[in-house]
Amino acid sequence: MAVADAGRFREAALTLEITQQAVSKRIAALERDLGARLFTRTARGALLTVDGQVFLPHARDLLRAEERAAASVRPGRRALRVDVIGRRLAPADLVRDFHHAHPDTALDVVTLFDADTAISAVRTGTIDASFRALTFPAHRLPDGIAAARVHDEALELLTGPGHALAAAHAVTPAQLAGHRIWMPGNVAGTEWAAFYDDLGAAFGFTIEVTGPDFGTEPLLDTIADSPHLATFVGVQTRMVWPAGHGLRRIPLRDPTPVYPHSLIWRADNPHPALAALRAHLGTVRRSADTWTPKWAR
Amino acid sequence: MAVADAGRFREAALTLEITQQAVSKRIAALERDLGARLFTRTARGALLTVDGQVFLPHARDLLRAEERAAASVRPGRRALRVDVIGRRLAPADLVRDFHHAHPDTALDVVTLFDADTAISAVRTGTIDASFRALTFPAHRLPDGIAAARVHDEALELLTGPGHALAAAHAVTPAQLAGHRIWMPGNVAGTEWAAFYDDLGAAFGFTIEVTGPDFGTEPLLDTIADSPHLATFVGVQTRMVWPAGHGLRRIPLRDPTPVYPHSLIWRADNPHPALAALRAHLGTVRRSADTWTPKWAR
DNA sequence: CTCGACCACAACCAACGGTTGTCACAGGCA
DNA sequence: TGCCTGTGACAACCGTTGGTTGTGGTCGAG
Repeated sequence: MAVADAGRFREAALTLEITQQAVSKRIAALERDLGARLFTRTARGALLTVDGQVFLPHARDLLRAEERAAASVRPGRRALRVDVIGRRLAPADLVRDFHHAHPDTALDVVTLFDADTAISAVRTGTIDASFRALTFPAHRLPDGIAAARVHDEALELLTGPGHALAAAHAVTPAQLAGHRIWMPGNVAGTEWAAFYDDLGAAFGFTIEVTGPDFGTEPLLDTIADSPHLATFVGVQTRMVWPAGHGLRRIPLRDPTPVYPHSLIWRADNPHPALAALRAHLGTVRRSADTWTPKWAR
Repeated sequence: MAVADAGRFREAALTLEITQQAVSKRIAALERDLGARLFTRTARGALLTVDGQVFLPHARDLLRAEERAAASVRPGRRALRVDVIGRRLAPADLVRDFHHAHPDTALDVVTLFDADTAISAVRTGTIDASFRALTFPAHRLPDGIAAARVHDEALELLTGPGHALAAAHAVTPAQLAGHRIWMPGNVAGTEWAAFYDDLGAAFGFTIEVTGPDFGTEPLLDTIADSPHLATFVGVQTRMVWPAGHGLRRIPLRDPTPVYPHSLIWRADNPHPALAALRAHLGTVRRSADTWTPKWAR
């Protein structure tokens, strides 16, 4: 880049604060690695070849990417850090929507272990905001931490083609009494576990959260083959389910269980993108005929 | 990336085919350079910290950018290489439009010296297509080279506020007789020079192409201050002119001089993006009351 | 033809990034 | 409790890399 901008090896060496010979060696090594000549050397400087002209913008991209990467962990950074629970749940879509609406706003997305670590990360400023379900009233949040209910995610039943309820157009939670619902993954001790405990207790079915999370594919395989097991998924427009499993998505009604997502942030965080995110999300409009855990009412 | 994927330094070392100690040193050096801890080391592996989670996608971006950069000059590449004459002329906009319509099609844009080198570059396969004005009939192109007239770029007069024609709403080329038109830049010997030679000769004004090109800013400064000099610019919707110069853009009428841009490509080039580009461009519909050089009629 | 500015080549050397060998520490298990 | 295993870190070592200085070849202008 320096040689292309300066037009001369020697002048580039000045700006890089190394010797002309070192520049020569760098360019030679780069050309050797790429297998392409980047400059035509003349007695009055260096001119980009066609390959050089093609390569130059990519080289600039590379340095820009490096700069962004370093800035992402530098204190005093500007990108908004958001904690999103689960990549296949509604908050991931909310963040994508926000990114689509504000493409110039830099976002860094992370996923923390549970709500407690998320809240303390917000408190210390490690992250700027967190999508979580609050399992206690908002006034019991630490001082200076604010929260707003931003999305109620309706749940659907996901079954295999041989499941007893596979043919149903809709199912009520009461109909699930006695059924086995399988939620794999390490949710023990998190707010998800609290949600499922309440849900199962309210309607008399058992939710099994045992077993490690081997990823989404084995889960789907197991569900597809089993006449007894089913699982819950969020009503998502974006998620593309792998075809070929014969899976059924069955709406839940009377009432529809919804998972209450809140956004949590530090009240004194001045980040402009945080204000934009809150404005973009608004607050949830609660719909009738839904069920939420008692701690969310 | 290897450590994050594997979850263990030792396993990452295997995939990288170096020793665990070398991985340790690399991560330590990276953390030192960034000034941030990326992993929390436990007795059963390494877990990403929040900073690590934030940094990881940027690291992946970086390696992707490197891959793209290297691929851009590798023979057997897939990106379409297009030669565009001048970044402030219509072909640049045509390419931008195409990129907007086909955002997934990788494009590399270069600017060659003149039409002859562009044609020979197309012939040898160094580039895939070139936007140029043909100063000779298309049937005199080398064998296997095809061309299509894709855009006629109407010219406007650009003057300073003190210029004799600054107040005019429109100007005919004949009215420019005796005026001085300044086109800086190294256009001597190129198809632009041929165009301007014909244009000046047809209507009796002189076009000065002397002087090196110091960039667009000094050009605009000079034009803005001079009551005698003017220049031509293409009718561009995209170009944002720096404010504060008081510059006037005056349409040319009766007839409007237009610069005839052609796309030149190798007939046997199978690149799918080339077909898409040709389909996107279509062919020019010539409008009445325009002037083109005699070699373009 | 000569001169000056350009870049390349050679020799040298510090420092970087790998290696081997070893250690401290944590968790599982008898 | 104590051993064993697997984790990452540290130390010593060393070849390669990437810089330096010194010099040479080439091209275009005067």
